[in-house]
Amino acid sequence: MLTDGNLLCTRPSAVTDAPADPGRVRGRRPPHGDPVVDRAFALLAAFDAGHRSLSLGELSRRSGIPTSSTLRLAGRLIAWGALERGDDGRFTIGLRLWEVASLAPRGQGLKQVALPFMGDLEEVTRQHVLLAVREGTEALLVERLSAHQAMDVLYRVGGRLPLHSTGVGLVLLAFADSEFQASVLDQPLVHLPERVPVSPAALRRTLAEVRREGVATLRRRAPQPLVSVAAPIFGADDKITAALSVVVPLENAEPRLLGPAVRTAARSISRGLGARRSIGHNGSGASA
Amino acid sequence: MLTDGNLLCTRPSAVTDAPADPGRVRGRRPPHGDPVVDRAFALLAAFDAGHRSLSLGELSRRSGIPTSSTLRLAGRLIAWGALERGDDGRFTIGLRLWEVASLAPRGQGLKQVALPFMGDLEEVTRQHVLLAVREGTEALLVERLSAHQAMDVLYRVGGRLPLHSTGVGLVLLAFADSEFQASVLDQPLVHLPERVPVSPAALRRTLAEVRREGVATLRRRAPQPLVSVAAPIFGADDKITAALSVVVPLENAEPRLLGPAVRTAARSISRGLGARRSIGHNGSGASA
DNA sequence: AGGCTCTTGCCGCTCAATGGAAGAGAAGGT
DNA sequence: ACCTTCTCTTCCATTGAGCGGCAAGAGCCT
Repeated sequence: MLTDGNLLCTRPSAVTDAPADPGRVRGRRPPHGDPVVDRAFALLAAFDAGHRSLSLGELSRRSGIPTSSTLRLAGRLIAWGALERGDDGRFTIGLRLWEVASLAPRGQGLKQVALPFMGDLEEVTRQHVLLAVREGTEALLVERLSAHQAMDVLYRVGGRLPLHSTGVGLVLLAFADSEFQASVLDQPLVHLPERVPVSPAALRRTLAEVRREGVATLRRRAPQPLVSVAAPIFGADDKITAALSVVVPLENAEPRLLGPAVRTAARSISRGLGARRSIGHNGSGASA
Repeated sequence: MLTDGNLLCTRPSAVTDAPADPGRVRGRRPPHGDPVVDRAFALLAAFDAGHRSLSLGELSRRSGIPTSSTLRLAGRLIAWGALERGDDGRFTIGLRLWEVASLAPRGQGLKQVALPFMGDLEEVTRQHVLLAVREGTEALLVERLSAHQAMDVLYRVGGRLPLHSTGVGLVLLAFADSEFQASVLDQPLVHLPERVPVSPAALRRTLAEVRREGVATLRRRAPQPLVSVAAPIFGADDKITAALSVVVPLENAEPRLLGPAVRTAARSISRGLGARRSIGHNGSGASA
């Protein structure tokens, strides 16, 4: 995709039979890849956690859009406020975009309800408290509270986590509709730090247990030994909306005690979102 | 702007001399207001705090784009993830947009550095802690921590605050470059709840004091009696980047004690952002 | 059943968007 | 001082992507 443009573009040599062409080929509109709007958003998608500011060239290369078009589009985005440009000419994501994006019900809206209860959990556990939702086949970290004396930071707000090897991920997967579960289980999965393959049968058993207990407890040795205890949050439609989790170092962990705390907080948040049924153990959808 | 489209559009009667036109006028492309990209973002801008979910009709009306075009554009935004559509057909801001927007240096990036120090302030004061940046002629609330026992919530994360009648606003204004200050002071300003006009001279004196002390202390009686104590945060370029504030109820407030706490926290955040000079009293820019 | 609003698909007409070329500017090497 | 290389910006002839009125379908309240 990205290189198609170059391949299709007219090379200076031998495109037409005419050996010297005084009438320019300028203005020939090559078949472009995407409609305008998609291109505009391709510019936004060129940014990621490792590239929060990009020069024009970088932006053009990473989005696969010719420089001149990139400049023109970026100009529009800047005029609106979706992008900002520093004195050094580098582009960053604009605050205006952050402003409208903060209206996302599954982002800021969810966070607004959850934050006080997350604060409670943080005060009690003095470690990390995570709030994540499912986005595609991954979990997306919506908020993270971390006490000072907490262990090293693991994930970034706005970052993605695998579904099958994190506490929040397991919860989101366990209570998802069975159709989606099947599609995830069909694909080969590995635990990332060590690249250990995941047995679908074992994962299926784990998910059943998560549904039965209403909590997911996940232990990990690498990179740091830790325990994650996670519980589901249900929305007004009584379907799973998010997952709440506490992450503590393995040594001084008492998962038996953390479970009820996390489940209670998750229940309170569910109630705050308008959930009525299935706040207890029995997950909606996904039987057995 | 919004109605121009209608006015310019061909009315069924008497557009051409031909009295009855069997060949349809369909497909006539009227002169539209805005380029595609701007329209796409106009759709996003149609959402606000009071309208987090919109039907197609509402979206069309609020953005001033004809229904069919709205549907087509919204379809693209949904395909990318900038919008989401519920089972009821209503549109909301999409999580994918929230994800990229969380890369905004002045949003999530700033918050990431500030949050731990804000947590400290919250634990000490047990009230509201605000973090805001300047966006245009207003302040934008980037983060808010509120203890449980805190007074009623005032502002919404992602919401806007006036510069001249809030603690964070005064700080952002006081340390802004003098050119911008002048442009704000030139316009008539009022304190909003009571609509009391603001005297430019008094405001100028206040700003000078804020610069001298390195803190803004603002008392308000309505809607609730409260005190806001705010301090500036400087970035790597040693210019003002954000403002930090504690908001406490007026009765049990001790502003003299809060000042140093807020200033210390703000300084720590400045250092975390890479500021070297002007962490102390003397603001950059804006002399006298 | 009739009227109303909201949503969706259709389609021929244009003009907004296009990307290469060339100019401007900065940085670095010989 | 001169050339090379790189990035950024402006310009413009071409054309297909985007345009919106229309009408049919789907609910929903009289």
